[in-house]
Amino acid sequence: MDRSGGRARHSGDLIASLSGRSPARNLHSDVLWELGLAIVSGTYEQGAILPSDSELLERFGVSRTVLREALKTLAAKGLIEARARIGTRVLPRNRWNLFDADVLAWFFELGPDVSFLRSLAEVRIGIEIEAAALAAERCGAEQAAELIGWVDRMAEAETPADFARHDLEFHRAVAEASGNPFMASISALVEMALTAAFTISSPVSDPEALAVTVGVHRRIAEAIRDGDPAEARLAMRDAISQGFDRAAGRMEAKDL
Amino acid sequence: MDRSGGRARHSGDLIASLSGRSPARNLHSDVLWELGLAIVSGTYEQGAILPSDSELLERFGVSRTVLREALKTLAAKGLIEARARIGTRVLPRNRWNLFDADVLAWFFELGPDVSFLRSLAEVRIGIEIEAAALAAERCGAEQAAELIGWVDRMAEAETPADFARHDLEFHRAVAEASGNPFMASISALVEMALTAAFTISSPVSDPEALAVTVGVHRRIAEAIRDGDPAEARLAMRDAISQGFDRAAGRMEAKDL
DNA sequence: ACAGGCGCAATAGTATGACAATAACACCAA
DNA sequence: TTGGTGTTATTGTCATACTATTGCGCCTGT
Repeated sequence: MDRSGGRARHSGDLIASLSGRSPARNLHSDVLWELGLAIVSGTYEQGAILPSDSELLERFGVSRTVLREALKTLAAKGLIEARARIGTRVLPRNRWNLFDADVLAWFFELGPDVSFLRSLAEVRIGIEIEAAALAAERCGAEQAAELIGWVDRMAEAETPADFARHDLEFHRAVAEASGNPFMASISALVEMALTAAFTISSPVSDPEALAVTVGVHRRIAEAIRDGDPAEARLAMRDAISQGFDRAAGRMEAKDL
Repeated sequence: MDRSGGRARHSGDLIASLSGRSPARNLHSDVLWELGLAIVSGTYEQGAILPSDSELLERFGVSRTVLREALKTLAAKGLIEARARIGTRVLPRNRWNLFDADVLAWFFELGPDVSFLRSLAEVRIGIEIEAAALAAERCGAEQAAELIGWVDRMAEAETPADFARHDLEFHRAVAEASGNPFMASISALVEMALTAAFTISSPVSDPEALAVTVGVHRRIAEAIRDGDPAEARLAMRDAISQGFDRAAGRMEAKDL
């Protein structure tokens, strides 16, 4: 029961540090991440039965309390379902809550492939285009000014991390300006996508790419300020697909 | 400690029954729903500290295990965060996972107002429009045929519940045909919206409204079959906003 | 009077072992 | 074959004790 060793922080910390969130590091969270990763990675496939309580207890060397709380957390995210006499079953993927920050993080731990990033970009396009259009119709002058402010800070960012942070704040502000609480709820998703883009290739290092990225974001902010939903939609679509293209291009280049 | 009385099933069962899901009814789930509702309804507002473990224990008359598992579940959905010496704090709304089936259900328990339904319709438009467009570009003949099949079944539905069920299956099939796992993940959200629409006013009772609803769904299916993303987008937007308009109109009429 | 460290105490986290409820499966009887 | 019935493995619940964390106040030293 060596509990002192092997407590290395999981590599999702890069993501956590970007968002400023510091997830409490306790036993429960260790077990949660290990099981969550195992499920998402397919070690236990959909419909399969997890090892029973007693077996997992032995494997992790924790108390039943800790194990069960970890399992409850996984159940809350839609990954598993426990039934008496049957065991704990891994639910089909379409029941998983992919908009959950942890679940997304586990996907990223496996090394996000291009198709996953594409899916991410597609949902973002769907939601954020609509958010931008709504913001253009509804938001006030002060919110519009805030948007411009974040774009300015993006332009002046000196490190890739700063750039990503301001980029994220911009998208969060757009979601908030839309006045729709659901839009704000996907910030975890945006965060992942931006973290991936920032990890793979940040435009900060390339002045030309930086100008393009800042430019398209400025288009969004100005369209919203001017109350032009159609232009806001177009610009937002460009911003997201451009970011995806850069990351995807870089990934494929690396593979060859 | 009267645990035998008052175990009436929560009214979210209507929703559960539509989806065929039968949530395990246990103590943990009772506590979860009561606390979840209290938080969503604002009994405990954002940033507030929940009563301490011992106080809640007394209130619910359950064991610490049950209470803590319920709290862990709420934490997993982003509603609360526990910190030693501080207590358990209700997180700000933008940290809540609004795409979670339970959280949505709690919102509905409070009697969904028009603005909530509007927000729901807006996200649906964002995501499902994109899903329809992707389906038009990617899906095969057999999937297209399945879509048509669901439309046919909608047209022949005899009860409002059947109609809603087939409607839901149609939207699920579109999401699946998009090939994007995130699209399928919002079925809980679609389910809520359709349940609301079906509860408030089903087109089944009105032959003319039925024809319109079926017609617009057929437009979606055919556009996807014909590989026409632009038309699929338009039709999907019509379908969702039309459903919202009918429900909203009915609600306002009832209020007067 | 003020700054800084240091310990108290309140709260959540963890451990353990026992018992209750559930339900798939095998068995038995009609 | 069928239908009910008991067995048993698995999760669900309980009670209690102990540990770890950390905000807050005290207390000391300057």
